[in-house]
Amino acid sequence: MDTLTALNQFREHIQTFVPLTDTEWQVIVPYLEVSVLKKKKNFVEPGKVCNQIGLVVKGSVRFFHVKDGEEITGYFCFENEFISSYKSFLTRQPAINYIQALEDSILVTLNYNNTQQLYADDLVGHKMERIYRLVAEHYLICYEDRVTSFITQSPEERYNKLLETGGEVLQRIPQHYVANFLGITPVSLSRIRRRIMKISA
Amino acid sequence: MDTLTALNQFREHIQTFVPLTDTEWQVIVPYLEVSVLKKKKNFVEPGKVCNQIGLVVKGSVRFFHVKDGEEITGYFCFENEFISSYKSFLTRQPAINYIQALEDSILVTLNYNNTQQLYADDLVGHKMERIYRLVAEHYLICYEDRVTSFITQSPEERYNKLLETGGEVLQRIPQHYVANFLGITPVSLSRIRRRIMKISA
DNA sequence: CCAAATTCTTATCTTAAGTTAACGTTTTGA
DNA sequence: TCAAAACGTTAACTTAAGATAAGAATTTGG
Repeated sequence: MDTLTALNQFREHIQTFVPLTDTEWQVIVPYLEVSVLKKKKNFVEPGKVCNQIGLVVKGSVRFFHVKDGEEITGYFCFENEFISSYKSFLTRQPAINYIQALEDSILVTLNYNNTQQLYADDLVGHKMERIYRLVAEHYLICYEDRVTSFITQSPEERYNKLLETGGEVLQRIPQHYVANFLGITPVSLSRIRRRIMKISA
Repeated sequence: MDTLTALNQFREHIQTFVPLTDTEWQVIVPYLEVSVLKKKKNFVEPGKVCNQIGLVVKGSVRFFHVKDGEEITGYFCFENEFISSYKSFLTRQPAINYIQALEDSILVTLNYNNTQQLYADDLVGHKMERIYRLVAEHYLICYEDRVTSFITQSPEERYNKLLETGGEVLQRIPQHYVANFLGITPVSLSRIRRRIMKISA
């Protein structure tokens, strides 16, 4: 995928929720960067400030923590999803997590300074605020659902829900990542899967 | 507390993260409403679309779900915090939760239509987008932390962290609400408390 | 002011998840 | 291509949490 295709895909994605004129797009483009993130390479690392918000235009990434030497997966992102260690990006504090490519991936990124400049721009500032308001609101809803599932559902219920709705995650992601995404161990997920198989068999 | 005091407190709070000129404030004020929410009264109910974002200027509220006849508490909000069932507010779908006053409370609210009108206003639209972008980002960070705690910490670790940082919640809130905020049962929290007492004794 | 409801703790029992380890299979990369 | 690493399942054991119930202390509302 070339740079132009990546940028166009970024524009297309933005336009699914905020229309952009060609004039506005021409203002925004110079602030964007296209970058390749090879499998296993980090977009964010603990101890470093996350300086970008990226849109995955190709590939997939995994967000995870390391605790007691163990990797604990928070979530995954696929094509047309924004990634960032938001807390770090927004507060300018060092991140406490990794964001790492699961496959060779292509990202369109906007760094912190450029973001602030675009917010301050007379022509596109209002629209950029809107875009990133909507992005934040979108992920706010995702997290709201996630927290709800943790307090109202058992691990088995969470897995069943994922079976219904999260097809992509389950097909593209190793099971032990899915397990700690669900808040459980791989062993435990394996047991849940067996239980479900027996019921449906 | 009278209406004027409530509105001024709203303005003061907004100005902690976005400055407002008097002119801008005069544009915004007519869209705001001040409302009293008596203890145990609902700000949001399942099945109804949440039509407001509110700022708690006095009192406190509790966000909870009802599952199998049981109330499961998601979180609490105190003075100078925004409340809404964001998913419902943003998507215009019926809410699936309650938001209920824990004490007699006063809220400054902005309803959905007024929010959209303010976003579209030439004078304050840009700033309103910014304000609600920052609000969404703030709560996004809160939820990010919350999810992180669920996947990386045990209930006991979560409670210890709450002891360190969440003084207000622990002083003003019945323990069984805190328990399901932590994702555990009241009985389980009681056991954790005993364990901690023994260690520190 | 007092009865009813709520809250918290404790105990018992049950159930589910964590831990560790072993084993076969698949994937990876040198 | 082939050895090493990663992955998923299973088993045995340990640990912690859920469910239920009872009882004491506190709070609430009429």
